[in-house]
Amino acid sequence: MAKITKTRGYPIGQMSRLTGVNIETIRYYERIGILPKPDRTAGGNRQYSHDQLKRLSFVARSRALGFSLNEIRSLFEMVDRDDFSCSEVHTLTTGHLASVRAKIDHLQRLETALEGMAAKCSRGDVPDCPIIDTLFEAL
Amino acid sequence: MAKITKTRGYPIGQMSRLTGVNIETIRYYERIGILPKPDRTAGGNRQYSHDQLKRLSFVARSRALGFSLNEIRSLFEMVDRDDFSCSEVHTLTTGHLASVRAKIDHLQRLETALEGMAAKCSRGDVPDCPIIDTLFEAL
DNA sequence: CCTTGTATCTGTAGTTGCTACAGATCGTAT
DNA sequence: ATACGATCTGTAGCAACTACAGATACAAGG
Repeated sequence: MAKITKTRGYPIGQMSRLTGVNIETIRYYERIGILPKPDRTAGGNRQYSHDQLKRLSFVARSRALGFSLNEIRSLFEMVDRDDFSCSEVHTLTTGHLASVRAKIDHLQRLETALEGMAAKCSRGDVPDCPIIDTLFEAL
Repeated sequence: MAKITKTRGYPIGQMSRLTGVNIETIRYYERIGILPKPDRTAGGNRQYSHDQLKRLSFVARSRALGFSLNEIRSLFEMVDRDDFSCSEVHTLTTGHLASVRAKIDHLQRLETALEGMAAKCSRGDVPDCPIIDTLFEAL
């Protein structure tokens, strides 16, 4: 008879290696409810299932795309409802896209302003700096 | 004889109004040493000089350009040394500019990825979403 | 069985740049 | 004298982690 291979699941270090998520961060995600509490060994070590691995990698991917943890929470809520509609997801995604574009726009303005300041600068050794002057400009 | 107009200086609320910096934030800047401790009235209220007003507005401008508080600290150190060289300031500024550009670059990659995901989405009412699929992609 | 060494555990505090109270006092106009 | 707004201190919260310290757990070798 074949031995029952009671799969022991992944310890946290392996989860970390597989997803690239820091161990402390994985525990953090559990603490704030982004990840469900995993099983424990007799001694108290976490044992993750393959499903939980998929969840963590979902979180990692989403974070890499700039989704906030709250947005990820919403995505999970939709998925877990399991009658979620694609258009809800689309809405959340385009909302996030809009905020990314707003950030780009803001940073590009900063870029222009900084370029202007740096260009005015003679880079000399003298304590008369157009950059500082600009920053100190009268109210 | 003309009355000695002992200039009372600006109370914190006026500093806030003049610079657009929140009162709590002004006190925070003082606490972390970005702004010097102002004089106090007999009763203990802060009284700011015009010089301090200029400093606060310098901070506000710099923050608006995305400089971190530590960068601003460095700028003040240079200015206060009062033999600072313009090229030091230039270096700090272009360093900051580089980090702004890096952020823009990063966000543009996110933008592209998000656009791609959103475009694949049929926006239907069905629970079969290419966005979710992408996020759940196998390791 | 015992030791060694790595992995993991919990709990707490630090990071950045603010913001938001609560409860007390100040300052000024009437 | 009193009312009202402005200010005071001190603490705790936000996002999203990261970094310890000090205590166990677990797996492999002798």
